[in-house]
Amino acid sequence: MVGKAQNSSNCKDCNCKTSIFNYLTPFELELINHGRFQVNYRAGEIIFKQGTPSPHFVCVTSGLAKLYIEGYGKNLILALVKPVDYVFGPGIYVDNRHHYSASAVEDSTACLVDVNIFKKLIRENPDFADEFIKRVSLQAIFNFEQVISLTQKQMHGRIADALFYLSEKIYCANPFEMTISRQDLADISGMSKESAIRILKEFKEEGILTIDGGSIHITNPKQMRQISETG
Amino acid sequence: MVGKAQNSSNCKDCNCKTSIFNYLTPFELELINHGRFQVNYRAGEIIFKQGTPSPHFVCVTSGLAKLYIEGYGKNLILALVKPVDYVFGPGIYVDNRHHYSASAVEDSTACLVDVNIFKKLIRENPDFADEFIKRVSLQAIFNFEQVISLTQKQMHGRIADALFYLSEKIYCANPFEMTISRQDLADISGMSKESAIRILKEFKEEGILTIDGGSIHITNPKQMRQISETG
DNA sequence: TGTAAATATTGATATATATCAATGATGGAT
DNA sequence: ATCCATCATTGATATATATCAATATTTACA
Repeated sequence: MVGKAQNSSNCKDCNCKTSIFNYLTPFELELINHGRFQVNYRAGEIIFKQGTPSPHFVCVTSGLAKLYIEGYGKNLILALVKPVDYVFGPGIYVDNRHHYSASAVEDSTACLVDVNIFKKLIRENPDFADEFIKRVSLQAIFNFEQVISLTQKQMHGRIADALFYLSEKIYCANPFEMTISRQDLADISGMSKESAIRILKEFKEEGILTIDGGSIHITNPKQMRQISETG
Repeated sequence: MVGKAQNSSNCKDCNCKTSIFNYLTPFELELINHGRFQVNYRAGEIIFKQGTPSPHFVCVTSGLAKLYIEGYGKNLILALVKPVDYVFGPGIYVDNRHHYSASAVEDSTACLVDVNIFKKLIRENPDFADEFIKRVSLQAIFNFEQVISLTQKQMHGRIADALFYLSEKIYCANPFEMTISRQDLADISGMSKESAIRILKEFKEEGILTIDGGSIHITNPKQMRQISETG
């Protein structure tokens, strides 16, 4: 499902553009606009795969995507990416390969931008470079928290962290419609699907949350925070 | 233990300088040289602590340091840093705070460079900036591998990974003198000290390695690789 | 609307790993 | 040399978590 950009004539007017683009001049935005692609993905489709070349910078403009490492028999979801956020793998400055895979969780659209244009702008526009490094740094900090959660907390704490992540960072709502699967929740939390389900059930029984179809409501965020912190 | 730089009169002639400094002009190196500090640390001393301000870029010029996150009751060692490598926490572009702690494992010396000078050079010298981003990217890739090892491998695989890391990346020798403690080994591998010791013992009994005092010899690297890969 | 496929749920069981507790070794300071 | 403190080792036990297997539920699609 590939086609020329449709939902806006160019990057300058695109209200989907990620905020680091605010540091670009109109001329620089035009550079990015030139030759970019907009692509549509159905839920489940792979956007790019770990190990393949990464000639593009990917900006998710609608839907929801997941970034995941394909490990030993199971996946670890590093992050969910919603509009308007972008995916900039570390391979671009190293070996031009993707070091994790990305796929659409919901039907999604993304803009693909030639990575060389991006790198050129990094070199030419220090404000843009600073902002980019800041983004990469924020990602690293987030990863640190994630590693600690995964390696030092027990399952309850990890599920609590994942639910906060979904509620606060991804869906930005408290009763939220969970569009990811239980397997995805498990892959975020580094545990088996069955364990994730069981803990969800316990939280429900303890009155910490309610589940209504695909909708999850954290009714006792304070206690859930407690669970997150005590591991 | 703080004193003005001693082991070289300035950064330009310092044969300890980390390779990204190769992208700097003599004038720029002089900028770094001006006002930098060299500090000596005894084994065990803290170089900087998680949560504190990070006004400096730290370059380890002798000895061995560890970077670790202080988590819930235990530490996770992110990396060991040997000469000549540098420590550049992600907080510098975000909140000017350290997001992990660093301490000297062996008696060590380090050069501290004002972070603002560093950031200024990033803005002014695109080659330097590119190289810096590359380093940050390499670090991110390494972290991904680490997370997968920690979350998806069993203890045997994790200890194997840690031993390869020590042998190949840190001590760069096969019978190597292990200057880190068993607790450190456990903190690298995300397990209890007792478990780390037990696995070391098993490896010894299976003839995969020999331990002679503080020296460890991986006598069957092939089998150890196997263990690393089968988790 | 009905049917197959995918996903979710639950229970029973096996096992990897941590914890606790005790003992042994090692290295520095006096 | 001796003592104390730290570190390493070992064993016994508890427990968190995965795995396996069966069933229920939802979703997609003809």
